Amino acid sequence: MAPQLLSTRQACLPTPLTRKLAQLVSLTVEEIAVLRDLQSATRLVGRNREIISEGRKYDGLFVLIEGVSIRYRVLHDGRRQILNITLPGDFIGFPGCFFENALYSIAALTDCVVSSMPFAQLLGFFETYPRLAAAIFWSFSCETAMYAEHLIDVGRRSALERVAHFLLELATRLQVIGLADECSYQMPLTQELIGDALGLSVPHVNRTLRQLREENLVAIEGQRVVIKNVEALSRLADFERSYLGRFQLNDLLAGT
Amino acid sequence: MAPQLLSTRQACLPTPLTRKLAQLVSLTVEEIAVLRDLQSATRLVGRNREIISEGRKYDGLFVLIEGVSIRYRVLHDGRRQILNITLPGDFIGFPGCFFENALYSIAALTDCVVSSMPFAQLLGFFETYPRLAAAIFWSFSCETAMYAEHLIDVGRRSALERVAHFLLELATRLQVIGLADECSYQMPLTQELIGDALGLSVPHVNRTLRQLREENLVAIEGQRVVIKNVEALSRLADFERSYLGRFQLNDLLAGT
DNA sequence: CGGTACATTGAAGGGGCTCAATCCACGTGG
DNA sequence: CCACGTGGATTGAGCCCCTTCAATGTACCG
Repeated sequence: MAPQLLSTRQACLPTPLTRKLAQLVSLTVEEIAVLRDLQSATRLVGRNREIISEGRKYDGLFVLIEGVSIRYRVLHDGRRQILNITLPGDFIGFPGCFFENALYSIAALTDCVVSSMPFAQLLGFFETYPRLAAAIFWSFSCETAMYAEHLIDVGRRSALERVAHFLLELATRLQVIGLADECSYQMPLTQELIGDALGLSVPHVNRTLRQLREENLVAIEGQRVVIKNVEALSRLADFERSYLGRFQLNDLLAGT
Repeated sequence: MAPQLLSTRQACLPTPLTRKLAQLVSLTVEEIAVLRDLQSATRLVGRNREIISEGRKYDGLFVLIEGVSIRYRVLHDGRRQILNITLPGDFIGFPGCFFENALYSIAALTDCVVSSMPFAQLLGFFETYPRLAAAIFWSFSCETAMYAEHLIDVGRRSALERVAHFLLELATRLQVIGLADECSYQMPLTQELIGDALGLSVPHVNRTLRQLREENLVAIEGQRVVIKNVEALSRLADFERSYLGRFQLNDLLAGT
């Protein structure tokens, strides 16, 4: 699945996290070094293993360096809702880990490389590297905004709009970290996972994708998704990418 | 609507926000004073007026002192999704206000008293009052967790489970700020608003409420909701209140 | 070559929607 | 004091989107 997401990266290259944060605040050499150190102690998590288990206690966050994971909850009768898809450069553990017992589980969809970040270190950042801290804080805000968008998805959008919105959001997020080109990418999820993320059944995800294909909005060749008409698709989905970028604290921190 | 939510409060009494945060970290006299100052510059917002308008730019957050407001988005064709219900003591503006243009609108459902809190002040807190800052940060985490819970609601729960979960969450939140007793409270929303929050139509909200009444799980007399069987209702809704409390950073900050 | 994981398609049913009417409480002005 | 308007709750009928269940196809892998 999505083999190029797993391609080996040199430790000296900018990590996805650095890329993301550097778009917000122009990082100093020192800050970049701090970020690199932060991500040096990595751990491998095999495909389908849990990175965080609901109900357990954690003393830190993780940063996903490589791979794809999902945050989810399963109800008592087995229904599952995927809350978010975690891509390289994303934090793993917000907000559930701040609670006494983790609220949600996070599982690796592919083999993953993660680095951990103790809470104490995070708190220390607010004093020593306020600009980094703010950027991290932005990252959390962004994640919350995605939840809100997903809420609109499942609450008020039809299956067609939902899937369209999902494909566009994923495209944008993958582009930010350099894992997608202008209008195509490898889909890291199966149709079952897409269904669990969007509150749809597998057959209906399938039919909906077909409809998008028939209307010539997207093309799907194997795992590869090609968005053939970004304009029309965005209109259909009511997609407005601003919730994935454009932080304003940037200005405030300029003088720090 | 919910007249007692609007009852006049003396400035010297603990505000809802103080109450909420004090449950997390035992606040010092100084910190309480800071919180009080923070909320001293208040503004009145009339019923049905917008507190925050989507697309506009803001340089601060607000704290809701009194009243009820909703965060929402309306799609191009008029469908509306309510993302969250803001109760006294809640912050208004996270996460949308951190973006260059506010992502969502926030409207006062009742006459509201709000106080504003410039970003600069918020950032300053991380240096001067780290424990307060952490408590505020917790508040954001809690809000994100609520989004996640709502996502599970609309994604994977039936209408009956959804409404049950909604009633329980509201009860718990109102209890925290002293606006609900053990098992009853004034419902601040109309059925139309409940529908827009849960992704249901008005008639179906009505039918669902009736069903809950017929099954003797809740009683509704006018605006007053009485939860007659918390146990059974919680089981039905898969409700687990831990996402509304129990922050663990508390320990970390004990020595600060 | 059989097994597993996933995609695809069909048929039938139901949960929730739309549309529409009615009811009720309340406030307001003649 | 009553007629009327308004906002909200309630109820019914018909329908459609999406689900469930089930079968089939297909690629890959040990």
